[in-house]
Amino acid sequence: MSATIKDVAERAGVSIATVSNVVNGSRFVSGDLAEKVHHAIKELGYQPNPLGRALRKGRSYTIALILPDHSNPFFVQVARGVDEQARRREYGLITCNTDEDPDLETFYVSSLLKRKVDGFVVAPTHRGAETLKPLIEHGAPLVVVDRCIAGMKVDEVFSDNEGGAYEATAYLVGLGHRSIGLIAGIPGISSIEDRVAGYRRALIEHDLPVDESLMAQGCSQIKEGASSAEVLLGKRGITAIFSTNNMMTLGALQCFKKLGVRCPDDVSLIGFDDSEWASAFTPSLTVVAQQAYEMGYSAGDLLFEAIGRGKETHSTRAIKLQTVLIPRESTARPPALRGKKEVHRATSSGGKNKPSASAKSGTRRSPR
Amino acid sequence: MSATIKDVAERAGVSIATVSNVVNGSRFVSGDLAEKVHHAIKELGYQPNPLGRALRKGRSYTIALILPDHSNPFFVQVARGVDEQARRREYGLITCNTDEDPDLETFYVSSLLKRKVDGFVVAPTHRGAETLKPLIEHGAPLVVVDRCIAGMKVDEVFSDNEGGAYEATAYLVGLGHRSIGLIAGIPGISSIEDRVAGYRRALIEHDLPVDESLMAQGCSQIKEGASSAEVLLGKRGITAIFSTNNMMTLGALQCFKKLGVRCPDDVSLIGFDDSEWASAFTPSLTVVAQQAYEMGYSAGDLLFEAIGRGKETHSTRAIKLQTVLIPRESTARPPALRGKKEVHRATSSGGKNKPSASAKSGTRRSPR
DNA sequence: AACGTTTAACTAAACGTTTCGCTGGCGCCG
DNA sequence: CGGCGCCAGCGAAACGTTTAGTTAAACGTT
Repeated sequence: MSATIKDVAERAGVSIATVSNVVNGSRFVSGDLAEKVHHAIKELGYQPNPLGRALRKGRSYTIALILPDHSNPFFVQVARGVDEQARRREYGLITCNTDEDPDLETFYVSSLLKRKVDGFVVAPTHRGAETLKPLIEHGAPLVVVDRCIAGMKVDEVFSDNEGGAYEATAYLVGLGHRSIGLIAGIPGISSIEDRVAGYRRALIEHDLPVDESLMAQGCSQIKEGASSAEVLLGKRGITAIFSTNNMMTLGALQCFKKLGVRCPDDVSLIGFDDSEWASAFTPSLTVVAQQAYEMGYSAGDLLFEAIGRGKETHSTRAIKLQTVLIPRESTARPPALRGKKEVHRATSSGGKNKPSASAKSGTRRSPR
Repeated sequence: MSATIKDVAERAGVSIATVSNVVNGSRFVSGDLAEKVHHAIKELGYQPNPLGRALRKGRSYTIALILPDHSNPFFVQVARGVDEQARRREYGLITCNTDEDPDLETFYVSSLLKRKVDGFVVAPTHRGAETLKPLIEHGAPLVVVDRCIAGMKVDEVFSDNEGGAYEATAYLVGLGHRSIGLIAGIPGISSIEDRVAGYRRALIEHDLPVDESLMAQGCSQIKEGASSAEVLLGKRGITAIFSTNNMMTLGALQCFKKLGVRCPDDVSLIGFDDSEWASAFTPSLTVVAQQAYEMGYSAGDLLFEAIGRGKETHSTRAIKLQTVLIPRESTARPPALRGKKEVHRATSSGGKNKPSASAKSGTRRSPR
């Protein structure tokens, strides 16, 4: 098969140890011998066998990425960010899709732990705190993305969900909407809950009633989005819907279509997460965009930092990324006010963001 | 850290070899000792270290999946199929995204080869034949999906692209369209070229002229789809467009939107590949659906079969999957014929499919 | 009773690295 | 000139497995 370090050593007339030292620069080797070794390496096309190295060093030079939904373009972008980081460092990346199933998450965690993966980036399911416990106990480097888990000290990267949701809701209010429905994703996930909180705060700060019956909840999938939308459209007076999740927004659209509801003529719709298709829809979608690629990229940064640090404990870090509202066609003034002048231009810039303990805003951009 | 086979051996009062034999069932061990060993394993929570095993056995129990575009829902489904197969067999899966970049493909191939991955499933870029050569020379198990590479004997799984495209085109003809534009993806990729061929054959068999100027080509991305569509809409008389790729269909829609072209009122649009959002669009999209999940699943079957077979050479196999036309709202009779009776109901079932050397049709279904 | 055969377990050599500790040669200083 | 320290390079022991080869006991056959 392919050449081993032993072959190189023989060819160059030196010991195995010397070859290793040349390859890794772990000890000084005289220019003379180093030259010979390099030559032999080139001649034989030697590539160090990562398996041997892994066994000896006790690390696999592989990291794992566990995401809840590969169909969601948001997570695809996150994955790209992590991927870039892994590739830069010549690390392997194992990407897993839990489909929001905590049991599958548990399975992956244990399976990857067995494989001696060097670190984890995870967007946990709603039982994240339980499923990730083995990881934390084992002391494996871990960065949580998109969703924070309660009561656990780990590195995390997430969006300013509360602020983004506030901005979205305030925007609708500014257009003149007074009865705004909410489609919420899986309960028990911090990102969703923060978005609901932002929605609430916006209503309250604009002196609008918070009507629980206007808040529909379901798991973050297309079907559930559709049924949630259907429920909301049953409420009379409703003129706008804020959907807290990519997939559910899609479901809402399907529902609109089925029921013959025109958007934005009858009802305005605003979504969370941008994606390439959001602008191709008719109407094109107004959304709160997250910095998805950046989220993965930052998570990679944090993870490799932790890996480099080894076993030493350290203070955990949290990175909060700003969201940005992208107005498109799916939002308009409510039917009753159509044609009249706008009441007031609200939405300065997402309202007062809640201060966060250890927040650092990311600034890097997606490369494309 | 975690317990090793040695610890288990000591605990059970047997030799290392015996433990190994119990774990792998490689040799007979008396019920007495086997019992003790199992007990010790449970007590210590022993998990065989895959690194050690990999080194010794010369395999990593990991396979690689190289795809050209993670943003494309089609490939996401393919990935799910492969993933399922890997998980069933407790294999690790490394998924790579080349973004249609042959250089990146080359990088991944060499990097994964170094890592001693046990097998590859690849949807090659347009230079696939070159980029995959190292793989083939190395004798690594390989299954090509979606796109066949010329002049190389490898296992492959692909759709009946020619037949599907024929069916799509014939469907448009049946609606009364006489001037049908084509948006083709990257040249040099078999799936795209077969689709173009199917389009051509449909025109010819229906006695319509094949007008090269109605065929726009670009790489399979949203932007290129938009510009291709723009070019085609410039041709006069055009009443329908057949887009050979998921992403480009999206681009065409964006273009329609920009130019104020109504679909299907002004122009009908039919796409290749179905996806969850295709039915949420306004208008919902008529498409030729592929069995994407099945494609990945079958590829996994073939791959593991090859891995199990080891080094022995074998005759290669090709699996061809049927496509299915899903009529939705984006296709209608051309403006001139609107309201009149339909000419004739075409599209029996995709026309005469070209016979393929060693074809076997897949029948398994996606589990969801 | 001696011999061959089967059986069940063990010993030890790999697999390809990294790395600790050692050697032998050299120059420096006293 | 002898002792010391430094340096470049080497030998060998890990890392955790699998597995071929070996041993020793038990059994059946003449």
